[in-house]
Amino acid sequence: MAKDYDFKAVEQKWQQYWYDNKLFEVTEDPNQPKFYGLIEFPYPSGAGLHVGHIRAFSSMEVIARKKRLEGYNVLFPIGFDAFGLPTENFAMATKQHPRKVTDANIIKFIAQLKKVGYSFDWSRVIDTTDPEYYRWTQWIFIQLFKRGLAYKSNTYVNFCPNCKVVLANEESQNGVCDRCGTEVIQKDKDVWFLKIREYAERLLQGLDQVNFPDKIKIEQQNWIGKSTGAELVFKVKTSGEDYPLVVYTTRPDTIYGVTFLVVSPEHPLLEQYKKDIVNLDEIEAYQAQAKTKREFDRIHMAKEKTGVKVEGLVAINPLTGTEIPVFTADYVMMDYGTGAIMAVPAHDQRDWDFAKKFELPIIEVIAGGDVTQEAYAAKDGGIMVNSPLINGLPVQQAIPKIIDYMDAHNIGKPKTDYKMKDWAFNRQRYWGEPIPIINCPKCGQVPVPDKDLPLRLPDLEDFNPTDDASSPLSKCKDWVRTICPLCGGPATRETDTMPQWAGSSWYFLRYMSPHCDFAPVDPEAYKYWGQVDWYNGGMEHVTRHLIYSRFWNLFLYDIGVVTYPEPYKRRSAQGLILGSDGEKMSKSRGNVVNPDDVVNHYGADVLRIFILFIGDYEKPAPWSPDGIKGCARFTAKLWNLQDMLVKNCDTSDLNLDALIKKVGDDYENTKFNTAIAAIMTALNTITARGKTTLKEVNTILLLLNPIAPHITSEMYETINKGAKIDRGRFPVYDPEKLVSDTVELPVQIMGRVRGRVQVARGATQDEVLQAVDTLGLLQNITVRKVIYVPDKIINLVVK
RNA sequence: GCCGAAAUGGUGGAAUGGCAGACGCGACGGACUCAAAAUCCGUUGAUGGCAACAUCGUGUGGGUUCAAGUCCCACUUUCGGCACCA
Repeated sequence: MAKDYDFKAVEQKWQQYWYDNKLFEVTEDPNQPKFYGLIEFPYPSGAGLHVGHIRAFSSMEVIARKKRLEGYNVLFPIGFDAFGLPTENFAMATKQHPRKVTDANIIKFIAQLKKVGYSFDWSRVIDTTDPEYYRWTQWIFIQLFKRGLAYKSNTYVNFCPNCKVVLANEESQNGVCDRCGTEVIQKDKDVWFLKIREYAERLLQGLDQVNFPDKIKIEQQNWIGKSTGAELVFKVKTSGEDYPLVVYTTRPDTIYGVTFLVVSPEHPLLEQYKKDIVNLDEIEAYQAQAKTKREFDRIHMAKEKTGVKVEGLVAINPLTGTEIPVFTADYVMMDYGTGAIMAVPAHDQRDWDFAKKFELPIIEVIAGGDVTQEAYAAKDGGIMVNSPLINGLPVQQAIPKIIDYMDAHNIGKPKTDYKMKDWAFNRQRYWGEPIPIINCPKCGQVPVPDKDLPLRLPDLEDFNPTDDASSPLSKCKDWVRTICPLCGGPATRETDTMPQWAGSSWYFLRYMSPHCDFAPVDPEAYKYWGQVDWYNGGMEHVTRHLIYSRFWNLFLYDIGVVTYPEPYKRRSAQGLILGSDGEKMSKSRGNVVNPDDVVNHYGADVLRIFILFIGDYEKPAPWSPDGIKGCARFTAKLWNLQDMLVKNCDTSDLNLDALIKKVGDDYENTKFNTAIAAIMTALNTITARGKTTLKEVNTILLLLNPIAPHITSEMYETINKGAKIDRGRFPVYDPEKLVSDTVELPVQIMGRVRGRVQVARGATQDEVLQAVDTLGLLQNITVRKVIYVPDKIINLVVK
């Protein structure tokens, strides 16, 4: 009898063996096929590892171990995305330096990860806050700057009055700060932007080249938000020359239905022709009101339209020559399209609402709706009316025809637009990469020369944010004062830092050569590792990190640093792990499960098995304290196989080849739950039989090894006289043996199962019918029709 | 409002259009035990029946099909994402 399974001793033994012998450390080897598996590197918060991390990392862990057993040279790295607000806030609260906090947290994370037995290459750990790392983050920024893709501009930004920091749109969704939940206000500020819009089309097209789930592609497509339409020019009559007011529309076919124009309150027309505006006081009051209105309100007060007629300015419909009034209203946004629209109340609900409120005419130009009741969009199937050039045409034909006409007559041209905005790329915080730009009164913005990189964060005593929304770095006068690298004159440093998304936008490249000191990535290493073969992470990063990093990679492709335009070949996403109450895990709900407790109580293998067994990997799943017991029983049962070994026994009740195929395929398709279930079933079969062979046990150990490496390594060593599992091979199945010679065929009568027959695989219909006859089901019944699906089912349709 | 995902026993969840409920948990019964825990064996969708078996059953209502959890149409609810995007 084998001793009871002592998971503590066994897990410690194997972790020591793996890590001391550096078994997961890899180097480029052209003679071996490579596999690069990537997980989203964690933010090393003070709370430590979360069971959500375990679920997120376990898929690639299984794949990485499986690929090694299949003979691949596997790069499976880990690192830390360590810049950011939580650390800085924690550091301020506890009066420590963020550097100290970060280092302590990273040490804690590494210890926790090792206790779970992850097969990371520990020689490649990266930390985005390490100057040797952010040196290259800064270098990439400078390359963007040199090519005009980083620019400073004065705009309204989302500002969190609590965190005292400018937020990206992505960080202030629903008008509240992502971090602290405080309502965001609009603030006028100079900010750095990256021109991600210039890459919008290529980021969209690139999705065709990659293996991402449709759900992710659709989210990215929606985020990029491509729309096609036209820009049309309406002449606005002024005291001087006519002002060409450009509007953007996706529905140029409705041009005959335009009854007014609306410009955004920030539109330059209002500033430029102040003197022509009769009701300037009213307009300026409205502008002031719109400015203070938070974006949140503009969205949620959507129902009630507000606006002011611009008295003194009149526009001309370029097609009909009709004079139409101009309004300003905050339902038109300055940062989408041209900040001006042609309003077609009959066929756009927002314009309809506005027209009703201001008693403006509504002209129907597409038949089919009742435009006195509501707007009728009629994208498909509507027929144009009241539109001389396109009357009688369906909308889909009217659009190209009218664009052609307008193009030919110089009043409009086709235009594509994107919802995605440029990426606001700075924060007024201490714990981030300093933006490596020097402001020189003579030379303007000058990048820090390469030889001076990294531009280190100065060691500040007081890194609290300032109340006026400028960076804490501005308080460090000695650091700010510098000389211009171009003219040698006095100059000042940029004091803002980069957003947290910066470091994570290229880390997958750094892993390939983490210590390279002459480039972000060593071309030789890149040549071998190339694209990430498989990247797993959370759905919450699909529209931010995943787009940003695709953008940076594409840029690096353009400047010749990398050779693949798309960084990730395949992407998968784990579902959220919920508390046992079915709610999102959070401290305030008190439903957080600490993986350390599970490891201490049940062992790492049980934790790893359970987190993957819990349900469909891609869907959210609640943690179950009871469910984990079943996985502990499973490992105990597995351990007992050692006592059932015999030289020879009848194993015909278990098709090992089918099991190998099932488990292997399931791993590749992230169906870990059904893979484990299949192994459990096999184990139940063997346990019921009471005897097993070395071949069976070895197969099961190798199949399960990627999920539960400790217990399987130990058993494998014991039963194979000291042989190590890591030099084994993932089992291969014989396709010939996947199916048995006979099948049990359900016999249906009128779609209901009434019996079953044993027949040879591939039996003919007549053979099956003969077998069915012996069941005696067909007395007093006339068979009208037979549906026979070989090896599946036979269904008899009777009178 | 728009886009996406989902709804299956007491419960977490399985099912290329072909035997619904694999696997796990829980519950019930039994074995072992002085007893309990642990472990092992058995039962476990509902209803009727001593039983073989029958009928019903995958959110709701229709439909396609020899056959529907799966496909189509119309809804309901839940969860994600986007949102005055012209």
